[in-house]
Amino acid sequence: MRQSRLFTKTHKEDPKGELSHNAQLLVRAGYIHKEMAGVYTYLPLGLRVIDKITTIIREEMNAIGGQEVLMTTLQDPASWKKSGRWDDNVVDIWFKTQLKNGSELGIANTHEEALTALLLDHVSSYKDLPVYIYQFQNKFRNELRAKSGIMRTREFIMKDLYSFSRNTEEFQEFYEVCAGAYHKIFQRAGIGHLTYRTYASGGSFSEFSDEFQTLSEAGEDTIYLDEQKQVAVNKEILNDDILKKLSIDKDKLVEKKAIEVGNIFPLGTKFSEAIGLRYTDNDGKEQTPIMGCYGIGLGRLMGTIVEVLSDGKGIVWPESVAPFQFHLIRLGEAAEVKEKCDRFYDTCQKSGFDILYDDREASAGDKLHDADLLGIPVRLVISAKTGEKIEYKKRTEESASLVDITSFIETATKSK
RNA sequence: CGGGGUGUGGCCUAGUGGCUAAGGCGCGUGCUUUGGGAGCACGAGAUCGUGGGUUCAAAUCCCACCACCCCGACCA
Repeated sequence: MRQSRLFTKTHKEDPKGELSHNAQLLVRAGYIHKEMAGVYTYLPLGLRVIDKITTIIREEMNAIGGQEVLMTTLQDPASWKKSGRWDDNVVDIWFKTQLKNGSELGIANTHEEALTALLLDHVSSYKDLPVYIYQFQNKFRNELRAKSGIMRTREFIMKDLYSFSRNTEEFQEFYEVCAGAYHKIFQRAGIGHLTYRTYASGGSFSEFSDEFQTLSEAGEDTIYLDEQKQVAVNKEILNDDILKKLSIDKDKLVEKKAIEVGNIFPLGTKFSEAIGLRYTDNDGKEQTPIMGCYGIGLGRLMGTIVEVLSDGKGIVWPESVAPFQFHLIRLGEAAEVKEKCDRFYDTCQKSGFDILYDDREASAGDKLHDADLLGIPVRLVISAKTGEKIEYKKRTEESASLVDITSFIETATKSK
């Protein structure tokens, strides 16, 4: 894409009233736009990142047998009344609205009720189970206080998967498989080395849930980490009984701030029972499926990547989620430089490279600063100085090198 | 929801009762410039968050409301 046609602009100054590092960088670089507190629009660059993240998650969810759906945002109160979660005193982050005729309608904050109810039409025998159903869908939560930029928002896209298993063993097996998939997702997203599976509160459903916590000073959570054992416990549940149960030595724990980038949750039969989802087993007896839910907030994951990988100059995207793989910078307005650069860009386009071309008539300093701010993994410069070659520089490295154009094209084609 | 803070051209800010609301960034035109946020000249761009009040006079003081940020509580 030609950067001169990109409608978003970069900003030199941090936006006022936005102290969180992730949102400062993402707003300045033109990835997101703030609509109001806790509500952000994804701009073309940001949407590209969200799409890359979505693809990674989708691939990993499909790999463990997930089936994708897209459920509705508008929710029938009936199922929620069955589970007891329609009450504002039980779930205090509801957005609710009404039909013209005055009947109530919920705006989805999660989908356990709706999906379980949906399965009444499709699950009736042990042969129909297990099923693993997921979606990428907007959630609405009327948080008392939005904060931390795109980390805690009132509207956000979440990948939520729900598992329906025939028994506890089958559930437990999938639960661990999904935990493995989560590790892969965070690894692929470039934050695996900082992300720990963490024991957390199971709420009213079970003793524990598991959070995936990425170490960062920007995190809202405090976790205690045993680096040797690679075990972590959320501060919320830390006490002597739990340490004993998990056979963790208190002295080996270090306190860390962390961002919850994912959460997996045993649900037992709470929702299947409430909604009345049952199946007939091998012996002709009625049984209730065991459920689990598995969530990842896409915006929060994007924000976390920015938060933990950026440097003083700007964002540093891992290749896997970068909006573009290459950022071609033209320095100088001389006709021959322009022509050479345009020709190179055309070749890249034809080769199917994912490339952003800074063809703007701006000063060298402007362009180089913007390249650092945008954080695309590889910077390619063509100028009067580069002759018949191009300058190649990784965003993560300080030094650049001149490379032969033909061999660049060949290498880039191979690694595609 | 409790406490604290902030609202001034598109963006970031200065202005704390008194002349035509100032500067930087960005934007437009022209000329010069092009390897780390270039220079000169000219120009466009403001319901000073909203409503009310005090005053000869309000961006500035008072009241209410709204929005945003931070801390806390909350986060099934």
